[in-house]
Amino acid sequence: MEAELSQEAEEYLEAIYRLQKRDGAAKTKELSEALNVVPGSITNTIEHLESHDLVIHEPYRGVKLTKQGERVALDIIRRHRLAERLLTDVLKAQWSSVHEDACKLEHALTKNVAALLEERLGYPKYCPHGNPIPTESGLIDEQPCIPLADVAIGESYFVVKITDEEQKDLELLAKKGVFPDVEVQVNKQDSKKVSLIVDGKDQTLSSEIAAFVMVIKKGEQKGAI
Amino acid sequence: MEAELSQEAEEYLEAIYRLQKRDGAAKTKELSEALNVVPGSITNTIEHLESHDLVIHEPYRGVKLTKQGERVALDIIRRHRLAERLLTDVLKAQWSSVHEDACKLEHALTKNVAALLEERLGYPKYCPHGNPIPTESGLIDEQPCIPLADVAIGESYFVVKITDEEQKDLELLAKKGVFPDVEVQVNKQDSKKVSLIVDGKDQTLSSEIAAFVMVIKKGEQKGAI
DNA sequence: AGATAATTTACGAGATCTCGTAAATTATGC
DNA sequence: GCATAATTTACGAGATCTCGTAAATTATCT
Repeated sequence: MEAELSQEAEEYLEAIYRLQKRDGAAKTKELSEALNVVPGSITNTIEHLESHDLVIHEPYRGVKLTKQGERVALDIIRRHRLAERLLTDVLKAQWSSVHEDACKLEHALTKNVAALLEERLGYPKYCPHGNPIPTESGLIDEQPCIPLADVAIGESYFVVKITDEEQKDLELLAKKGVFPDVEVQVNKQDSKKVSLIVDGKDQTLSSEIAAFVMVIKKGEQKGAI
Repeated sequence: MEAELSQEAEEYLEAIYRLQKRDGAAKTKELSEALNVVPGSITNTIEHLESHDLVIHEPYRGVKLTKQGERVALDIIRRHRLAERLLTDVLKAQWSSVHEDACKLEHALTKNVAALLEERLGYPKYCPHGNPIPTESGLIDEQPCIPLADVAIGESYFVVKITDEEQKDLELLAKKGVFPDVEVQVNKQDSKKVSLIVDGKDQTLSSEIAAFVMVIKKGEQKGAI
């Protein structure tokens, strides 16, 4: 029933989903940067996706997923995040290093295997980076959260998720103890860096990286993982 | 270092390995049947593999893997069989149904993930069908065994492996209790079928299927799984 | 040696994709 | 409006592969 998308096409849909959620629509330049492809090629491939009714392209305004495209994107994201949990929970890989391997695995998980995996993992709600895992029927439960850079000084927050995929960044965060469900407090911040307390220890993050750390105020979070 | 083989090419190498082990070399017609491709196309693709130094093709005599080709083939087989054990041991899938899914997964397992998987599975020696799992360095420990069709009447044997991949055949065998490490005794046989005792029950197998069931005489087997 | 089966050869084609370049067009901000 | 940035358009090309057909060749068996 599903039209056998190429891996590249799947990557496009994943990227579009992410950008659309952030900005309302995926712009050509952003996609170009996310996928490392020149803008002209993006437009070309977008056309191809459009011919399959996966996206709607409004020239100069960006790309949005169709209902069907969102369905496919969520399915890929689901497989990606389940693969990540397989890697961390079962294979005991570091959460900061699983993204790449999951990218390969996601294209090899059939619907059936994904379902078995989900069951075996105990129906996890989140990936190791804190992103929600869509259900088989395409539901996704996004947590409300704000970037660490926009936080009130002195208040306590819980880390919800890390919206970054660079392994070196994630390893840095892992080393400093910053990952989902950890409690943090920001002491002070300027345009360059953020000082915070994590697990009783003082830590510093660059503003760039702090922008990837999404948190929610203590007391407002939903049920844990 | 490895030259990024296509999935098709990997399937060819797998099939060649299997046939070469059975017959000393893989003939075009056998490959044609195993891969469901007309003989002319086989020869073409073989040429391609030969240009990559993965096989040596002696016209009219068959194809053999080069040292390098064998290395690659064993690596694919390793990933395939580890994937099968992931499916059965961790995801609790039926051993008779995992071949197809493993075919997809094998191409997505990086060396690193395969190693983690192997460790997590407890360094299994065999796949669920009883085939040995090559080590990371390319060693494989083939068990001596004979087809159930060639067995002495009345003697006790242990099933070593099932050299068939058709799900419907495997399901039949599973239903009759015939799988690796099971003890069997043949009552009588003719050119059409084999009568045997499995786990105290009388069973019958067609000669065709019995040819896929490899056994070893009781008392001669190596350590179990 | 002759018949049959297996194999190779040679050719083409279709499937796609995926990407880049460079020029033309449109949006945006001052 | 104008300058700049973003985007589209149009074209091509390269990467491969992978496969099938049909005729020619070779092996095999009696």
